[in-house]
Amino acid sequence: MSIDAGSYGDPETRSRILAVTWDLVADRGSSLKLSEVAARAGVSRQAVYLHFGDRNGLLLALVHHMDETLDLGESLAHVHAASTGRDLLERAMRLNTEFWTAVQPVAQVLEAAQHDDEALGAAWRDRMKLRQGVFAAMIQQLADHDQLSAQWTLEDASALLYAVAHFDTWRELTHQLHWTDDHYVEAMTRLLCRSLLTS
Amino acid sequence: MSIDAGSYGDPETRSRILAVTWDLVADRGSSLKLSEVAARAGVSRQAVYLHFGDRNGLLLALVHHMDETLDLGESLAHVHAASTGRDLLERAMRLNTEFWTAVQPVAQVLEAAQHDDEALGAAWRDRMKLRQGVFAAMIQQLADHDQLSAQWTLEDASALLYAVAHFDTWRELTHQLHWTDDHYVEAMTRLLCRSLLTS
DNA sequence: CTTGTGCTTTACACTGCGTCAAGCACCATA
DNA sequence: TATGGTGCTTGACGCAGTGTAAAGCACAAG
Repeated sequence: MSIDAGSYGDPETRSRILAVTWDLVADRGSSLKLSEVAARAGVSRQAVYLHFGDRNGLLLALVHHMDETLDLGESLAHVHAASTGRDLLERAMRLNTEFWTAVQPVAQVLEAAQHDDEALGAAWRDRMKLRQGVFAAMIQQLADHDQLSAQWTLEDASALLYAVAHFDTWRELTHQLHWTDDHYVEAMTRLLCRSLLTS
Repeated sequence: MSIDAGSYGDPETRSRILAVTWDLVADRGSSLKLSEVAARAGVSRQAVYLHFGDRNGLLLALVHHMDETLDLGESLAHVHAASTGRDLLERAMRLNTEFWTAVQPVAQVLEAAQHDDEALGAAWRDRMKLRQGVFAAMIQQLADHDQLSAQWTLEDASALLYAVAHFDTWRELTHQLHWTDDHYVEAMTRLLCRSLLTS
């Protein structure tokens, strides 16, 4: 069903199941089994169905659970408190690498699941819309301080920043090419400064 | 099994199955059913097993099939024939958008399947290694003509170019934000020129 | 007219998903 | 101390999709 977004049962049990799901998605990927989730959470398989309806309901709840768990408000405030354009971009890339470290395994599963379940796809795209907004605000901040190169419109600059900071770029550099997080932050910051900021 | 990389049966049937698989992966994603592949290819479900061993064997064969079908040699020659650094990058981004248009749906499924099947993951990473080599050659060409900014090492520049040109960036811009291919090429070229080339 | 190849047909075991119904433990409250 | 509700368990079942096995059929080559 997965219409049942309302919560059932003990919230403690619920969030324990979600935490276990997060872990399991991280190292099993899309081949996540509900029986395994239940076993690791120390509940019966049916408890999972009682709480989340079905497999996609569980993943959908996981998206919301990540929102609450991560709570990016404070981190974003720190990014926006940057004084220079370079500092802003560097802080953004630093937060970006932390964000994807936590979220990337789930992101990959969700993007793959968009074909099957419309609600799941919509939930994920919503989160990404928020992300776009965050990056758009950064570009606006740069423009307000006359640090955005005149070559770019606000729209193009924020779209590019959003897209280039997406998880594939991060994953290829840090996981496939074995860059450190610092190396990622430094190189991306340089790339973005040179292309987006006034020289 | 999927050890059976050797070909079985009529090559025409084989490539017909692969073509159908490619199509189906493109619009069904990872929820591809072998019975559907068989039906669309006009063969029995068992014929698919005879040819490819199992589901992952089919996907593995698809990777090789894409290599042969795409045949990027000529396109790459055209990219490298560019006279200026800007032209080189623009031609690369133009080819990039064509490449991902064809390959992206399969890429997404394969990246998700890496968890399940080691051979599949290895095959895909091999292809991406080739891609890295291609971009490294471009950076080398820029360096040879003194057009690469001194701010970058060859390694960092080619890794960044590779990663930024990866499919997520392309997909977010063209599919989620509805950029045209031309817009993608133009914006990415500008971004890369400003950050990689000598000013 | 035999043999091998390429494929079909039917059948079956297995796994994971989703559902159902009964029941149990542990509260509250009357 | 009985009553009812909540949160979960237990065991069973139907279903879909994967993968395997065995028999058979059409057709071509010797």
